[in-house]
Amino acid sequence: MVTVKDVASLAGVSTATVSRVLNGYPNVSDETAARVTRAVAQLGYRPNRVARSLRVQTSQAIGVIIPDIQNNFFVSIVRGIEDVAIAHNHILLLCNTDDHPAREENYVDLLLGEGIAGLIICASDEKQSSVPVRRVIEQAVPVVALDRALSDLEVDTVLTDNVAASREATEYLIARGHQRIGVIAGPDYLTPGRERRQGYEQALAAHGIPLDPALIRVTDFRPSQAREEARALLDLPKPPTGLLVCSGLMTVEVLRELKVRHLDPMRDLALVAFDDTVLSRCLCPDFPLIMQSTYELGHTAAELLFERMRDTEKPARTVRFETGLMERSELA
Amino acid sequence: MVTVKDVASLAGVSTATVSRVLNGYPNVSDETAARVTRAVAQLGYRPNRVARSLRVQTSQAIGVIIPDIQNNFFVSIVRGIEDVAIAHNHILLLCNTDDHPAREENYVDLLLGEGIAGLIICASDEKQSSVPVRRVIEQAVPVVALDRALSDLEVDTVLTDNVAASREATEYLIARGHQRIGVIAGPDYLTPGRERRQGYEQALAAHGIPLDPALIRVTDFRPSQAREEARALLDLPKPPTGLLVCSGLMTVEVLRELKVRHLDPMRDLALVAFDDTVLSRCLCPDFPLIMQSTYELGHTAAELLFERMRDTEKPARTVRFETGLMERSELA
DNA sequence: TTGTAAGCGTTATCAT
DNA sequence: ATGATAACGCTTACAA
Repeated sequence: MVTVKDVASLAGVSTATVSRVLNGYPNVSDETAARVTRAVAQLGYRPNRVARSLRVQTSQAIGVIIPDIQNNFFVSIVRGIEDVAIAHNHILLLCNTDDHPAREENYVDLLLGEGIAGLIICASDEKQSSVPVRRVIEQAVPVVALDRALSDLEVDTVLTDNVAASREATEYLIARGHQRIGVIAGPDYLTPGRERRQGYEQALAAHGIPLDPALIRVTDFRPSQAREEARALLDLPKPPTGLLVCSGLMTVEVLRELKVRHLDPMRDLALVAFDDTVLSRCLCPDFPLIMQSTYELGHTAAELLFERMRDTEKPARTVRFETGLMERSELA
Repeated sequence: MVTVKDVASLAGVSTATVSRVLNGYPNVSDETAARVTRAVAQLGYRPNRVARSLRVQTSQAIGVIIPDIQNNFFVSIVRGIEDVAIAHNHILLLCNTDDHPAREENYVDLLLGEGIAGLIICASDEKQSSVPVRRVIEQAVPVVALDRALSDLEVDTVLTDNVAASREATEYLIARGHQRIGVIAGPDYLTPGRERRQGYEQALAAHGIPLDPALIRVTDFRPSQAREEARALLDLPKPPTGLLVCSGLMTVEVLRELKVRHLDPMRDLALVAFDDTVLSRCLCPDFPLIMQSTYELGHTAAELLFERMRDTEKPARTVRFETGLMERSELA
């Protein structure tokens, strides 16, 4: 293995000078800099990032924690993060939690041990996740909460404007004459779960439609549960005429249940749903979908993170991304 | 930050003893071991993996290089790798190359700098990728080639049995009376590209069907190119009556082209294709697909890697995974 | 502008 | 069974 020492010898300078050249310090004469650069090339020197990390007490890796690597929503986010990271010569430590707080906590500790320069986390539980993340903050490692906020923590946060999205979707249904509108929402302990239900409720309230608890179904975002709630709603004595489904994976199950019952997602039950997934678009090409800017969510989160690394002081920011309602697909 | 030193002080022992306890060395008295364990818990000590990595000259991270993080095929592989890695207390450095050898080479150097314990790579080019990977091997870092072999390199390799899969698929068409069978294959510089074309050719030869160069279309696996080749095949004076498409993403484009021309992928042109992707299943639910064991590919690659870390000596192995032909879907 | 040397937190060698 | 100490490769005061 080639080290700074070898480069220093060949260039006839000290290791300190080599380091200065490598890290672009200004106070090096052009002539020595050139000699060092030549030696680096000649030896094929590659810096040992581990040694550097130990010395400066932070690595050039950023931790990324997501609940589901198989879910395209999060993968697209990761793609956005990666582009920013690589531009800063940083690398991604990717952690998949399956929404298990325990697995998440384990990963946080591993990442801390790796001396990550920063953490981007799509938390599995606003409150529970705060516990390990607080340890990260105590180590002065910058954190960005992504898609899901963290309770009682002063961190930069990147979210979708869930309330507005949900309100808009609900009003879309109201404008088409629906009064009995159901919602399959996510859990209260996750930002998108809670806020999307709020948006739904706000829309009804704004139009003087009373809330009917039987129409509000709270799940933990798991598809199987969505299926059950869809059944329950459809089996109601007076089933809803409109339905808002609050995540892409859940939407697929709802569409399946409708198919089994030979119900059309537009005529028999006016459906509006979050997220553009291939499968839901396939099952029904033309119902309105709430589009999130997934790549941009990741990209922005990463940019906030790198800004934060430069300046620890400024107050934490929250960025909200607007959504769009897309009525038709162009699948085929 | 809590260090071994702090633990040592509290337990009234030396750092050496703490390290011994932490790493499960046998020659420590039960009594001192207990004291150390208590001190660790009391202080909430977490080992600094960076310092450890520098000292032992290898980290507990494994590098994973894939061409396309948005492609479910590779994501499923990563999932398989992750489960094995976490079971060994290792973490994943995930690198997405977009099939650019330059980007890949850059990542390899970064990973080397991180002192990875091993590398699993789905190469962007059998020959070109060998160049940076050879540097990895020279550093005595174990490598597993996954889905795509590496030229002139003695490394453990995990592949799909592409030739058999392709032969089987082609024979499926022959058995149904087709004589003019087209193939949209991948590039020769990638194992699945080359081998799948070979399987196709073997099947034709075995049945005395002469090769028609006009029916053999070699792409670089990009969907847009697949679309063009599909058009060219369909526009032939005597178009094929059967078609083998050698990747999931390409299949989607072929199906789209068929749709535009109002051709049925089963009646008008007997289609067989690699990979079960949601979208292709949506566009046509019932044509035969060649199924690969993606999760198992990743899982096995990771297991080979960890075995290799334990034993550098034994000869490199190549594992081939069989495929299955699935004729119907259960999407809805 | 450049060099010397300390030290980051571990592990492992060599004593005891 | 345990302790003292060197070393891993780098960066950064501090000195010159």
